[in-house]
Amino acid sequence: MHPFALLDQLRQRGFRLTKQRAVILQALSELDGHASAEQVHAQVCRYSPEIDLSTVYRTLEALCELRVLSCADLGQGCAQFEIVTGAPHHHLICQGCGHVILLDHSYLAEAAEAIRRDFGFDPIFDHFAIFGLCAGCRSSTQEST
Amino acid sequence: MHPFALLDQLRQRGFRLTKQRAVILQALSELDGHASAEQVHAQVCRYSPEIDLSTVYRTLEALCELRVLSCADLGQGCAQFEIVTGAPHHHLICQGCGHVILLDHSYLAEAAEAIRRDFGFDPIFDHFAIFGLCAGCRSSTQEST
DNA sequence: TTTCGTGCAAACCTTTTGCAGAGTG
DNA sequence: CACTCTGCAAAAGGTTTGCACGAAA
Repeated sequence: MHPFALLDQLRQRGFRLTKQRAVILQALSELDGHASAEQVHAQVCRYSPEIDLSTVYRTLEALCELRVLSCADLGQGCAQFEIVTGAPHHHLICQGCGHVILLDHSYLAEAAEAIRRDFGFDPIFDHFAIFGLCAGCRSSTQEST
Repeated sequence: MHPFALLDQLRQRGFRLTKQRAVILQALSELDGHASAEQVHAQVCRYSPEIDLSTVYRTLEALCELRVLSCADLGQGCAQFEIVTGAPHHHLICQGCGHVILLDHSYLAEAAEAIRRDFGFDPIFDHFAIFGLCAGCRSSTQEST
């Protein structure tokens, strides 16, 4: 989705259109992937160095509430934000080496359906973090044990 | 598992047995469920008020490495620790009301297997946090929209 | 004009770390 | 005795908040 379309969404939901929000949305669309608040701020500063990190946080929070952004803990000690695309994907995060593998939603679709059916619970499966050990780290762990 | 058995595990893996660790394991077994470091510390202090929070953190970290404990972010801004029982379970966490529903591992077993098969990635599925909206909050959200 | 958003600075809160002394094996 | 662990205190790091000014509707 284009930054402009997102701006429209904001306006329609009663948010004011400010230069800061436009720049932050622009930055998010350019980053095109997960980014921490700090990273978004850095990108924002390329255009408008005066925009404060707290403004970035406040805007990211608002966009998450609107479900324009997803927010996930990918194990890096800070939240990762990403524009919601409608094509959810997930992440396998290796606790050994930190490597991140993208996981197609199809792997979890069935589980999500069962959860919805059995509990009436609607899982937000935009952006899911699954920790574990990748193939490489599994073998090196076995060696050292 | 009994605290004493856990103490044995510690000893066998080269950790020293200290009074503090015994008390912390005792506290964990009494809490019997997720608890934050702060909560563990509070329970610990009933027996030994002199034990420091940093000692609790250091011990919890060690126990997680030994896979005696699981550690999960349940969306409360602090890590939740729990003794690993061998019968993994997961959590559906409602972002509307904060309610937590226990989810049997069977719901995710197939996905875990597929991930293991296709990626060689071994997911740590001890203790999984799935955010979303519970039935109650779904209907109230629809009303307000 | 009213209300919301922003920049700045300071606070917050969980978690981590340096250090000297005490305890374990 | 050697080495690990502990309590204390302070720091770290991401995130949040109070406030007065500025900008949007």
